[in-house]
Amino acid sequence: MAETASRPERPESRYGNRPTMKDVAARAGVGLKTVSRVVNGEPGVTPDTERRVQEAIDALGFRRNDSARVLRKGRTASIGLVLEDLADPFYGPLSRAVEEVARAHGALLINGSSAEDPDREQELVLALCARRVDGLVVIPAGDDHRYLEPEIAAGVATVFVDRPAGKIDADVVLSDSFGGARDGVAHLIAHGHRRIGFIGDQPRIHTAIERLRGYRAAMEDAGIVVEEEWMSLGATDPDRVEQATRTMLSAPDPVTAIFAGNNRVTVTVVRVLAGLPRPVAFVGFDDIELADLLQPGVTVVAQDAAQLGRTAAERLFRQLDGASDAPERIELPTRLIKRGSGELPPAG
Amino acid sequence: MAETASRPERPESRYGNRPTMKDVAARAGVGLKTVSRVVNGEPGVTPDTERRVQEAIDALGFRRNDSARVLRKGRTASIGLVLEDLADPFYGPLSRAVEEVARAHGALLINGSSAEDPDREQELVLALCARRVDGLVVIPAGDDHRYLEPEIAAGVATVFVDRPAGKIDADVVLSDSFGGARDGVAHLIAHGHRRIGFIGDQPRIHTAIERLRGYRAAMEDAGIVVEEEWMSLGATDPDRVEQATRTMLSAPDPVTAIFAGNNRVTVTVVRVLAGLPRPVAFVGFDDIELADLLQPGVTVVAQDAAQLGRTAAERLFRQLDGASDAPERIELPTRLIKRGSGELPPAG
DNA sequence: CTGAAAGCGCTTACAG
DNA sequence: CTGAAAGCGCTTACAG
Repeated sequence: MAETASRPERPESRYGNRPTMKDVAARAGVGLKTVSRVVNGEPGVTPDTERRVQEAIDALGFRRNDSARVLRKGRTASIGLVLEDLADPFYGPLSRAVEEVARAHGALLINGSSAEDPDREQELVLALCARRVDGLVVIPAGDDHRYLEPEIAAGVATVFVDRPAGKIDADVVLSDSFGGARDGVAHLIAHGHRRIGFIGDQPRIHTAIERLRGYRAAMEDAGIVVEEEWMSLGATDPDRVEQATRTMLSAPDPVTAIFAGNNRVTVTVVRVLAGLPRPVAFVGFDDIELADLLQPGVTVVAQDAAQLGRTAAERLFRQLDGASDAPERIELPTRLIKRGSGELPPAG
Repeated sequence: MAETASRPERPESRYGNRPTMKDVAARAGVGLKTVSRVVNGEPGVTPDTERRVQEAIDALGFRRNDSARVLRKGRTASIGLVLEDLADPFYGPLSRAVEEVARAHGALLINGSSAEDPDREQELVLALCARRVDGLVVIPAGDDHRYLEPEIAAGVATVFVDRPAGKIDADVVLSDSFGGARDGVAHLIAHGHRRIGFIGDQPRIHTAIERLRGYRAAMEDAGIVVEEEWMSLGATDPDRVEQATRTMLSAPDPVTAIFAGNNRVTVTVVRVLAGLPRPVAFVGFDDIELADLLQPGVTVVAQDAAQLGRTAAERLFRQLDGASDAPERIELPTRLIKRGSGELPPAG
């Protein structure tokens, strides 16, 4: 055409070249607001106008920029989920449950791992707040969440799951770690064991402490004095757990049963026990896949990870819907599943 | 004070009441741009000015609104990951690998499940595009991705994983499903089996077809004519898979070995076989936890889910860094892990 | 039924 | 070293 290069108002040449509502309006020969109406399905547009706008949208490949929309509207229709490790099977059903509730409320899920590092948890949580997520579901790694106070005050809905918040008052959804562990250990005692080992996660983790407390309670209820060598708390890497298991079993007066504090520990202990000549009774906290097919089947204290996630997410959206209940602590029951390993008698 | 209610300019009373840079600027008695400089750590601010601004930031609990920032900058520093099911253990390590690469590039991960529904995949992908994610890692549910063409043209980096894109040219990272299945089935043949069953996922899923093709190739290489009743493709729910397994094993001329097309199928078949009096040889595609502890150990064709995710994410960020390589198809090798079940001879 | 103006909270480009 | 103006792409509130 006769157009010269000095026409910067040509929208097609903008950098990034995504068409905007302005481009659509220009092409359809209507105002910006009319495009907005069509895009959002608002009433009050002539069928003929609507058709013209729709044609322009299709021709340009326009898609509304929700980033801009969000800036105006205030809410982002997204929530953040901070957990320990996306690859840990325990968090799979939990994540999915949170996602399903979010989806039902039209929200997207931004997901991240803290790797059990409090600094990384904080970094991630604050990055999510900067993105202005509407709410947060947090499996905390740290034990001090005062850094969240200004965010919560500003309206970010927050629910903690699996472990309580530290030094702030907030909703929290937990499994009954204490009761579950106590029941599991009592089960071993009922089958004749008195020297029972406990192998758990690092003592700065709330669930690890609670489960150890349950272990101690069951032992005390049975009048058994617990020896220091029967308890091992630390990282859940296979090397440390294997070492702990072997140490307990090779002591002069070895334990005859072991209680494992979580799914990671369970997998390693079961693996070590499978290599031993004599059977050692075992109960693990958290169910694991195929536990029923091992010889013997693995007796576990199961928690409902999906229910944990669902409960937390529903609570979150209730906050977002304006409910102003006081922060609550919800504790879900655990379930003892007998499969054989926990019903073994003490070795001769 | 003497102030009347008719003073709408009081920033403290704004709805939503999050402080903005404007509020910080007012409190610190500086210009907006100076606040921006301090917040972003840009040079050219007097230590004294910086201190005043910082005090205002702390006093107000200001946190930069990245939503607004993003609108101006063009990039959102976030990527989307669309997979089939957040709860499937196969996707755990894959998700984490993608997250780690994203994190290394300063990006957040928005995560969602398609539930193997093409419409839901599209809905989710387009929602992510509307949020203007910088890139997408997609495990496709559908087989027609032309809906993504305008987005890709507009600059959304895209990599498909585990299954190829449909009807568009795009980067894809796969495991060698064909070769892996062929090797696994050949392994069974090498141990004397001729009547071998194949139980796989729905035939509209690319990996299901490829693995079936591998099965057929191995059988053909051995000169075995495959019978229709030896093959079952469909949903991976336990009921269907159990039914298929029992049917194959109770035929007049039953199969003596079974090859399973993925991890979900494997878990169910292994469970059924464990309940049978006679041993049936078995090889599964995808490794599963505790496979080594079952009796017999479960022989599998393992793929490296983490490597799949890592490779895809790295490729994505290379696209975002401006590399303009032609779309590529990257195929990762699988690995046969012998644990016992695949080395069983045919039953008498 | 339709659209021009202002503004969401930042950054960019520029001027002092 | 510092800041006023314009603009990112939408929606809101309003006027015709």
